[in-house]
Amino acid sequence: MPELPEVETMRRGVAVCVGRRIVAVSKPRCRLRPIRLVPQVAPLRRRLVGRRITAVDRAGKRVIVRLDSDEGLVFEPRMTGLVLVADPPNRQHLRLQLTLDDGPSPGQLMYWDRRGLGSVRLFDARQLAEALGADHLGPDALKITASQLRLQLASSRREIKVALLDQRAVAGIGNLYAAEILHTAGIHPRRRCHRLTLPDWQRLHRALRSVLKAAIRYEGSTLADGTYRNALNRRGRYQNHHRVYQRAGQACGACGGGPIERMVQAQRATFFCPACQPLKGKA
DNA sequence: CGTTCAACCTGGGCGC
DNA sequence: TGCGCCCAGGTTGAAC
Repeated sequence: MPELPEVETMRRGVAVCVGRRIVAVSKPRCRLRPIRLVPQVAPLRRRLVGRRITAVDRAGKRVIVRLDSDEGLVFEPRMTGLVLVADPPNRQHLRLQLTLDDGPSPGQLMYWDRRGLGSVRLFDARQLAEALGADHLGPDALKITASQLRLQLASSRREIKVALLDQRAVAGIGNLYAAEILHTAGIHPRRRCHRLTLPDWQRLHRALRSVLKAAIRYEGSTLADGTYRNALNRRGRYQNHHRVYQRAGQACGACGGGPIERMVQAQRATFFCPACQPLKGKA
């Protein structure tokens, strides 16, 4: 479930690799068939070995490792992917391993993915511009302004929870943080975008920033399955601050009432407090 | 335009 | 102890 806070935390951890040179590339024992979304190692090795890492960026939920060849290694963790510079949770699902030249530790850059839904791709400059362009990725959730957010979404008739997950509208928000953001903003997940008022958009924008920034401060959310880890294989701590996510039936910490409800939108679980997030009328 | 569903996968939790 | 089932939720693409 890595979303913006988790991916940003990984990016910061991986940034220690900037300036190092790639000296070896391996695709360690992947159980079963070759993993579809991790490229074959031979062509990758040809293009990577000898290259120096110039920057580590983030685009929405992807980590971009930039090289002195103007190419970029794009890690898209999707559900269970991790970009690591320390030992992964196990060797079994280690998909790709880059060895870096001498220097301060760490000397490895690894991609681990339990379910294997994620991907690693090596793009040239043109492909990078295409993949990160506005056709595929909207403004980053941490950079978008309130008026930009409204401009991107206000003409849509979709439910606001569903629209917040659209990466072309705003990049970085996933199922967990959409629920937390809407609760903080006091907006019911089923309200339609085109019916939201100017104050609604302003509260939504403030909530979006405050929730994502707090989640980054606590290095993301590691849920009960324990999958998500930062680049050093350590757990996040923001799960201790969730207000609604996976808290159905519990009292709402904000209003003392609730109880928090669970429903399904676009085939994913949505959690909300019916008292804090009224469907009609004003909060 | 919006909505629904299937597909890609593994593993934890549950009922029996 | 174990089998079968559901669930987790990011993204794409097809169907309605």
